[in-house]
Amino acid sequence: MVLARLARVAERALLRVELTLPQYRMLSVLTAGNPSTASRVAWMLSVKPATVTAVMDGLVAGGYVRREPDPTDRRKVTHEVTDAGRHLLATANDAIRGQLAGLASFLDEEQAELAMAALTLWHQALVSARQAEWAAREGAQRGECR
Amino acid sequence: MVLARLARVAERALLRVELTLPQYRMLSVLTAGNPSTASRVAWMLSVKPATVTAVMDGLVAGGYVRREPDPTDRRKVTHEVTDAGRHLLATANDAIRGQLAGLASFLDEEQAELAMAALTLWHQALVSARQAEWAAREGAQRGECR
DNA sequence: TATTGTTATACTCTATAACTATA
DNA sequence: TATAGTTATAGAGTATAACAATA
Repeated sequence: MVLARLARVAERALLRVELTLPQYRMLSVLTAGNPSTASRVAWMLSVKPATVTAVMDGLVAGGYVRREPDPTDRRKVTHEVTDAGRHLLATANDAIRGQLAGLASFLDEEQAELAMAALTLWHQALVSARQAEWAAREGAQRGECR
Repeated sequence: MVLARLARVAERALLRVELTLPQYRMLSVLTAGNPSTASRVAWMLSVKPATVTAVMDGLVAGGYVRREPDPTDRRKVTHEVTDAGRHLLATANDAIRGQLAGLASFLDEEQAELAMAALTLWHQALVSARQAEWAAREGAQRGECR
């Protein structure tokens, strides 16, 4: 499984910026759709709401995310990335790109570029699709993971 | 992080065959280099020997891997995939491929093929490189992860 | 009643450190 | 002494179930 292998490489790169891979993913999702409820984050990551609480605790403690009650619906909680969080994410992205580029050197140059481009495209397609689904099901039942 | 996203999709596909992602990876590494010592598995997966013991316990208990002392050096333990293990791995591979193909449908057909091909190539390049390194350092110090 | 999110609990993966057995 | 592997322990992510607060 290349995917797991490469994800593990990314995870190791993140160690240097004191972020776990799940924390990084949560920060990314938040940054791409700021602010977010816990439900949206859970849906975007295919994770249960309880997991969001657990992982987000670390980001909040580190000062990377601000957690505040939603004034319009007081059951909800909005999560917002702080400046420190945005800065950390940028650093993390650089670290990951660097490591991945190093591994891509096992391919010839043309193949490496194709692979990186394909992954980027795929990423964008998946995120858009997931966001569209979320938007389409406003008010759907909670915690559903597909 | 597309990689983590796709790896998670694979993980969910594996649930149906009662395998965790780390177990699946271990089974793959074993099948590709059968039999293996614990050290080799640890090296191939960038994981510590203690982790190999822990994860392998499950595979042995399930009857997917046979664990036997090495007669030539009784400190070593050889791990060998059983027929059941090989069969399970084949099923798991099918499940993963199916899920991934479903996700690739968010790309246009040409892009999807490029992406899958790029991943396959990358996989082969990484595995070969890793195996070559392992062969090159017979007798190197244990548990080293790079 | 239904939904949002948290807390409590348990399981897996992972690392580190200490240990046993073998070389 | 050094190496192979296990056991013990701890920390993080994850899910399920039970719960509180709000709608």
